[in-house]
Amino acid sequence: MINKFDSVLLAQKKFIYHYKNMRWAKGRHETYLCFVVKRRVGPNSLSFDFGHLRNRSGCHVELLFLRYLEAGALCPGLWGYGTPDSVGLCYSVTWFCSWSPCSDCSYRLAQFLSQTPNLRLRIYVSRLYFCDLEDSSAREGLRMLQRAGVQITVMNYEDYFYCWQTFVACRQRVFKAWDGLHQNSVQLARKLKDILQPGEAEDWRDAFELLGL
DNA sequence: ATTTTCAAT
Repeated sequence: MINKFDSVLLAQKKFIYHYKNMRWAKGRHETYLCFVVKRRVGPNSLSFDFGHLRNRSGCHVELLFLRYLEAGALCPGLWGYGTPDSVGLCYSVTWFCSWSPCSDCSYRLAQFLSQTPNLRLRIYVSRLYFCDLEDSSAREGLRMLQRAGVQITVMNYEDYFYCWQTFVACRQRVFKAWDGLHQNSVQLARKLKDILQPGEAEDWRDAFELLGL
């Protein structure tokens, strides 16, 4: 279960470098995905697996995660075949990604999830990937994911703190926020809200138009 | 004001 990942825990410097939520995140030509898998059988919900992944050789990290799922590695019995025990088996996956998914990954994730109603996915993101233009396909992809039942959230201080405790070789060192963490998170959360509630933004545009602004 | 982005050299 462990060998397929780089290592179980992420180095402190790596975590900070890749998850820093500054607006100009120069040179981050890698994306990290920290995940927790929980498994529910009947009334019992238990943490089942956790770890982190990094994109590899032209494959976005989300698709790598999907590959593991399809291989039955992370959520065994997800499709109900296999043992009789797997009937009524539910998984919930929470992941924390340094970038939000691109449009293609969003599309493929949504497609995958439509075939696995017993899998719940929650996505936390540190930065928004190619979401500056209002009509960007990445934005549309995020809305598609939302329609597919995925909860998408911008990471805040508590989320970074949790990740530090859970996925990083922190050696009991307490997570120390970088400059602007909170401010950037608030700003990105506002932006994501605009992306996921396009109706409201349009209403504003209409209002401005009516006022001749 | 402008800067970047799951690289490509």
